[in-house]
Formats: sequence, C-alpha cells, structure tokens
Amino acid sequence: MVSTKGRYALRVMIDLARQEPGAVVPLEQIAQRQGISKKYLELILKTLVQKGLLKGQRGKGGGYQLTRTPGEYPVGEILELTEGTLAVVSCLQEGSQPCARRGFCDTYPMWERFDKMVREFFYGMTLADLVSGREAGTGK
Amino acid sequence: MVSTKGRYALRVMIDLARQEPGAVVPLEQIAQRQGISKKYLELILKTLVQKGLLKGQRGKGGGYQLTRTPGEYPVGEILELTEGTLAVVSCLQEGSQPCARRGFCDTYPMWERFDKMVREFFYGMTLADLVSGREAGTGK
DNA sequence: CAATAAACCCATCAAGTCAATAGGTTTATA
DNA sequence: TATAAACCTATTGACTTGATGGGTTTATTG
Repeated sequence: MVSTKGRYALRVMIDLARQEPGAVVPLEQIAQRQGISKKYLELILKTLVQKGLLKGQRGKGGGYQLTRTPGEYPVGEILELTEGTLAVVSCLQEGSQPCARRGFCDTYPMWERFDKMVREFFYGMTLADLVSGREAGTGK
Repeated sequence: MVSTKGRYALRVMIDLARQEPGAVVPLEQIAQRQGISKKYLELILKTLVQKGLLKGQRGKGGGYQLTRTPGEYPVGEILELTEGTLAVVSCLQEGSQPCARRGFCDTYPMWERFDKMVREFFYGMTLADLVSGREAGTGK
C-alpha cells in the first residue's frame, strides 16, 4: 500500500508542474491548493529537495521550484524516493541480504516478474503524462 | 509491501498442493518444512479455514486439507484474504468512502489502471502454476 | 536596518500495524 | 483414557505512519 507520503509527493509535483515553467512557489500555496497540512508537507518537500527533485529558495519571495521539465520526472522515481522503496517483497529490496531459500523458493520468480511489471509501469510514465491528463501507454 | 502473512499463506498453500490430492496434513509438518513458527502459522491457517480455502480436521490424525484442486485457487484470492486487501491506495479499497477529490484527482486514473493490472496479474495465476514451476502467461 | 516571509531543522507524539508468543480449550482417534 | 491435533483469546515489543510544535537561518523589501 502506497502511503500518504508518496501520494502527497506526487500531487505536489503535479501541482508544481502545472505552474509556469521555472515558477517559484511557496509551500503555503501548495498546501492550500492541495488541502494538506503545511507542516506535514514540509517534511515531504524536504526529502524531494534533498534528493534533488526540487530546489528550495529561501527567504522572502522564496519557495519551491522544479529542477527539470515535467517530462523528465518518472513517476516511479518520485514514489521510490519518498516511499523509500518500490519493492513489494522484502527480498527484492535493494540492500537486502539474499534470502536463504531463494534458490528453491516457489514464489520468488513470481515476485520477480511482478516487481518488473510494477517498475515498468511507474518508470514508463512521467509527470507530464499526469499533468495533461493523458494516460501513458494507452495512446490517447 | 506484501507482509509475511500473505507470503507465508502462499507458501503453505503451495506446500499443501504439493501433497497427494486430498491429503490431510498436520500443522506441525508444514511448519517444519517451511521453517515457520508453528504458533504464528496457526493464526494464518485460521484465516484460511474461516474463508473456506482450507478445511481443518480436528483431533488425532487430523490436519489441514485443500477444499479445491490447486488450479482452482487464484493466487490473488489467497493474498487478498490474508492481507485484507490487494488495493495499493486506500481510495481503491473495497469499503472505503469515496474520496472527495476523486472527480478531479490527477492521480486517480493512474491508480485505477495500476490496480487493474495488479489484479489481473494475481488472479490470472493459480496455485497450480506455482507448484509446477510454470509461469502463467509466459507460455513456458 | 528592521520587518517580514519564506525555507530549513529537530524533536516529539498518539495510534496503529506487524510478527510473534503464550497458555489454554475442544475435538476426534486409538 | 491417553494423545494428537485444531481451535481460541490475549498480550507483547518493535516499528511505522501521519502529524504537530517550536525554533533557526536566509533572503527580500520598505
């Protein structure tokens, strides 16, 4: 289950992508538009800034700014950074020590296939696809 | 992230599917073969019995038994019953009250498509596919 | 230079979930 | 009647989630 952190992050990024290119938007505005607590959003944006997805401008007149064009943000990246991982089972997580039963595990191949499918889904779609309302892969 | 409950349940079902058809297997055996605590497994099997996926035979010589042939157990059903839900976001959960922003939510269509994909993946595969080592949908 | 508006930083909290354990009761078999 | 099994209820510790509070630093502007 994707938590609010990832979902909110995605909504914020879409919100920013919808502004004029290069716009610097204060947290307060985003929080109001999205109906999310300012304080909670702060934590989420902090992560996005630290990972380089956003740039934070301090001081009066400051705010947050995209560092790339919307088309250059795969949805998967946003979710993965804010959720910590996109893996569905712990044995498929990045730094996990390999499970002892991997060699003969009846379910591992299934999880592997599923993981691949999930990644392809979320990395095959960018912010631009969500902003414009188009759905990636449907050809609409 | 799929919890141990769902993963263990799947492994138990596969374990049972691998026995002779109609076999009645005591919990102890399954726990040993799978390397899972007997007590914890008990809780999981309880759910599976209550939902009708397994039949529990009490008393000496008793144990657990499949109620259908392996090919009649969609993997999705096993996961959904033990995990509580297969939904990736709360607004797609069965009994959830509809989200206020659904009508204009930028991400809803994406989650909906994802949800469909996940369901098709797990309901398009049965225990039989996992027991035999075949992978559903790959034609192997 | 002072007021202001903004990001940034750190700690804390309540509620819930996860994974597991413990101890006992009932039921069927031999 | 002994035994082996499922069944039942409660509890626990660790962790996560979703959020709040209070204060600091930085840049702008009148």
